[in-house]
Amino acid sequence: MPNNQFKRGELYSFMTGMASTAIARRLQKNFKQEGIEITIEQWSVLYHLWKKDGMSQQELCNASFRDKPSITRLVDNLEKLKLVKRISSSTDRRMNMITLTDAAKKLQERTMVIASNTLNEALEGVSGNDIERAKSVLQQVYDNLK
Amino acid sequence: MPNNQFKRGELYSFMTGMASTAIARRLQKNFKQEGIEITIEQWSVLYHLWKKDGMSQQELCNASFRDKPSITRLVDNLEKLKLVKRISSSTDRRMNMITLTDAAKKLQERTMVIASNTLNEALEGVSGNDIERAKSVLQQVYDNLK
DNA sequence: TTTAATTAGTTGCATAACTAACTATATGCC
DNA sequence: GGCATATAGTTAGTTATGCAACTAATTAAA
Repeated sequence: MPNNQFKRGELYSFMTGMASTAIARRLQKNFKQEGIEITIEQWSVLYHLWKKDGMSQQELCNASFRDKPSITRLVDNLEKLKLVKRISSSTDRRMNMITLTDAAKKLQERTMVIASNTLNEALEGVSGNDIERAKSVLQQVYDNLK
Repeated sequence: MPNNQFKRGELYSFMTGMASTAIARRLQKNFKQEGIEITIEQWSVLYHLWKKDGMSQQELCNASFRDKPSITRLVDNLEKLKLVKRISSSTDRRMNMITLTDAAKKLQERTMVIASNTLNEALEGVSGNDIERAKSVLQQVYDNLK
């Protein structure tokens, strides 16, 4: 039944997009409510830097699944906000090490709490088992296409 | 274990975004390879019109989970491409009925085949049962946040 | 060693998103 | 009828994405 097969997949792709859009919008809204004036895209870059400060832009591309121009401009804007600094590498002058400022470090705790609460809102009523299975499906989709 | 709870959710939100981005990119790439020069966002609007021609812009907002300005510009661009026309309603002059042109109707068959193939690529190796369960999780997330 | 190929990052252009403010039409209420 | 309110759609400004073309620095090869 190829037609029915498609209908399942079709709905799946729309649902994936709508769920991720819904999560993003809610997270942005919750940031704003707490007086945090950064975009979720900027936050996602900071998120990777909190895990490993001083990543190169290329490393940020890989970690955040974005292309180089996107990272260039996100880093531009984060620099304007005085949340990161570009420090050019001494061993390879093509590379920038992106480093967090103190202001950015102070954001970590507050924003992680907001993100945690937002995800609890999103996953309300979903069992841990179902979350795990959904995650592995999403991972498989990503692996199939990346 | 609230920390562990968060880690699951955290990964989940990233995976949702990455999977939906990956699907979108692949679909766009496959369109281009077949010589179809529309964006996936434009395609998604056409998709709803193929199901019900003559929707108002507000109806398109609801169906495609976008806000009004987004639909205004998508319809602008689709009109430039001569794929839709705005026809103002005779009963309510605030409303536009968005109607498909013949060129748009011709795109339906080809693009649906490409979309179907793309989703088969995306869901390769995922069982029908897992797709259903993942879909219901995504639906729940959407319902929780919309 | 000097030329070719690769890698890191930037810039330009088009499209799309969100927010807020706006116009125009329609509806409800007194 | 006339005023307040709600609804449909548009416009403006900022941010972000994708793609292609570009510069500068590094590495590999002839």
